[in-house]
Amino acid sequence: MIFRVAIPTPLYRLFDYRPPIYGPETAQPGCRVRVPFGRREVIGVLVSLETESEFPLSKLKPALELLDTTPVLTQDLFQLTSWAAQYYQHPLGDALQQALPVLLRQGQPAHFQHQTLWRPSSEADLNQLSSRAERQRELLTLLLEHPQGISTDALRAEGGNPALLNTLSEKGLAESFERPPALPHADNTGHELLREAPLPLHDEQLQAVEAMHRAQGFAPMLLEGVTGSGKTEVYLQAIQRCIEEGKQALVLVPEIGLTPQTIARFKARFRVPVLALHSGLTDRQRLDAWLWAREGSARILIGTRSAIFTPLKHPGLIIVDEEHDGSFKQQDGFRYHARDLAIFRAREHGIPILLGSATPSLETLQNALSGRFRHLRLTRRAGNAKPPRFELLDIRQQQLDAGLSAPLINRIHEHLARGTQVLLFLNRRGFSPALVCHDCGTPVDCTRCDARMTLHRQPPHLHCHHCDRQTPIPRQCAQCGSDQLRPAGSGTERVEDRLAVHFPKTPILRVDRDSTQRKHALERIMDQVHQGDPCILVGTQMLAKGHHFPKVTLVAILDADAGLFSADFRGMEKTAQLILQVAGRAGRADLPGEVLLQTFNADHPMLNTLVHAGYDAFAREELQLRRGGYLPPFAYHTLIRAEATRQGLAESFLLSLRELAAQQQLLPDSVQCIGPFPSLMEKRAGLFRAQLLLQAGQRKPLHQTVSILIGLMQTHPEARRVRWTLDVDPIDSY
DNA sequence: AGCACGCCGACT
DNA sequence: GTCGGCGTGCTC
Repeated sequence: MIFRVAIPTPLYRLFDYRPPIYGPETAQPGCRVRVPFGRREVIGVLVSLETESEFPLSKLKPALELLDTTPVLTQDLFQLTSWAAQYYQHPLGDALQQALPVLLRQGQPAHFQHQTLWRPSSEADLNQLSSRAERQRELLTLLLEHPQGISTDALRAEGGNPALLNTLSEKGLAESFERPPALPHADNTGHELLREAPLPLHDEQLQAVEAMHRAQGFAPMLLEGVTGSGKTEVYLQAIQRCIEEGKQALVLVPEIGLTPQTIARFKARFRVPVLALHSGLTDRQRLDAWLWAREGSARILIGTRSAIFTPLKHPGLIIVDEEHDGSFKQQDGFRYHARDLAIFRAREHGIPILLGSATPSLETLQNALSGRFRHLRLTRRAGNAKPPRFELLDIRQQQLDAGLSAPLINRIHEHLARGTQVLLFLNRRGFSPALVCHDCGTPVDCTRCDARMTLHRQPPHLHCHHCDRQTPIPRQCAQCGSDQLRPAGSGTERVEDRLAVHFPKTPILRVDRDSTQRKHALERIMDQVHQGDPCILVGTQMLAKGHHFPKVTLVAILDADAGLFSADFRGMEKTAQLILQVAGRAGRADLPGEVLLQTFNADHPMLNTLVHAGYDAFAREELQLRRGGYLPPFAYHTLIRAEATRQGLAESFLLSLRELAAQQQLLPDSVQCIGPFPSLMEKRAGLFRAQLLLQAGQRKPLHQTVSILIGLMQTHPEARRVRWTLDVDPIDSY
């Protein structure tokens, strides 16, 4: 018997071992093994049991220990991960590793950590204690209040002295016992599954919920619903049916979407255990959640990207909320897309999957339009809420004050005077995106990136947003020595400053990464907004997601042109999604909302389609352009990126790769090779970057070609000086 | 990726 | 004389 093991290493192969001395008969694929690897010991995952090896048998090392008697990667997760490793052309060992919770990667047993609790023994009686043993008496009294058991920490918190527990125990009055941790939010007080009644549905919601309930087996569906149309209620009622059938639901949300409000909404509806896999959990809490999901006791799991690897005993439904969100794609290492893995997983389990968005990705929309996905729509807002009115504010010929035009300032006055709130969106934090010499025009650049340093005033410093380098503000221009360095352009800090001048009596609340760094800062701002008094919110995309502002009646996008002429072919799609996401914050209650877009391109056709005809019309036009340009979703992309410490190295490496492949006739006609080109920002964090794009109409030849190129790169002598990475289905091309 | 081996420059 | 720079090679 030979163990074939996937090792967490960037190598595209598996390693064979002789079985460990102890317990090899229980070995199954998906179990972890501790093995010697080079001069160290690592945790690998058993992939298969073989009878022979291509490696000389005499040189095989024995595995040291089988860590699991049942697979930690159940068959479905093992399949999902190996498929993903193949699809994204990532080494299997590393992919499998990433599919496991941190503690399991480190070799910890896949068990709950039992906690020690104390309870009174059956003979416990206060009268058996001498009246002088006052501290013991207090402690026993506490224990008697917790007959089901209490931890030493909890005892201490209630004023007991845990040091005396042993004394009580010796007297036979108290005893300790071990218990697995209690599943949070487990409420067994009734047989009802629901804590609160479902909301009444409007007809479109009803159709969507019924479609979900009728679904048999694998059924991918796009739920396209404008902001405020009640997508979440559709999720909740789809989950309800899944829970009633005794199954589990997995809900994936974007990184910023996993707010306490979202979690609270699920917990408020269901009496079954709801677990949120958020970034605040400790490794131990994550493992516990993973175990509860695996044993089937956690019924609803809400998590971000990596939650797609959560084991489920009774999978019933997968929901991907805001499916267009870029945070579902991992941006380094194992570059998987959780939405696409979710679709694979749903097919594997034979269960429905619901992809929800107000602004679906063109990939998903095309799948819906072509009939591969069922297309469910919610076109109306729930209740009386009216859709906001859009207006393009032409700012050619206008004087701008820190990015604010006079008509906009007037409009802000009008809304504040009505006693409502205003939201200004600017996707640029800091005071000013550049500091420029007024005499010679030279900007202050980052020394490690091809980028301007951003000026911050709170506190005063320069900050590169690409590599995080921070420097004091120089007094003189490095080029000409002039002391006339001035901020050019405006970020949220500067807008906040100017607003304070224009609206001295109105609270200005800035929401960006800098203003919300301190703990609870965001909470405090949100509390103030929800008080409902007039105020002006200024912020970056932090404002666009997850939060609802019922009293905001004016949303202004200060720079609607940002991203309009992006070099990335997805720029327009991303801009549209962001604009609508921000716009969705306005007028949610019975107050009519207004969305103002400041632009130098008021005639821009796509911008007009978007704001006057809506996202669907925009998306159809954009899809036509993509079809004509032979771009995704009508073609498939794989990007090979390279970076090196010296300029030109990355590009010449990729060029030689391309030439080598061409020479050996390894590039079929069905695969186009575009580039190599230096990256849009060639230098970043001190590294010079370049990329080679491979494009094809079919996945298969593209995949095969990339596999071959990986082989070439691995043996390429120049690869010593160059770091290369692969991105299958990249979502941004810089 | 780690980790060790190995062969050349500035230090106690 | 050694410490340590990073080029090279290997991991069952």
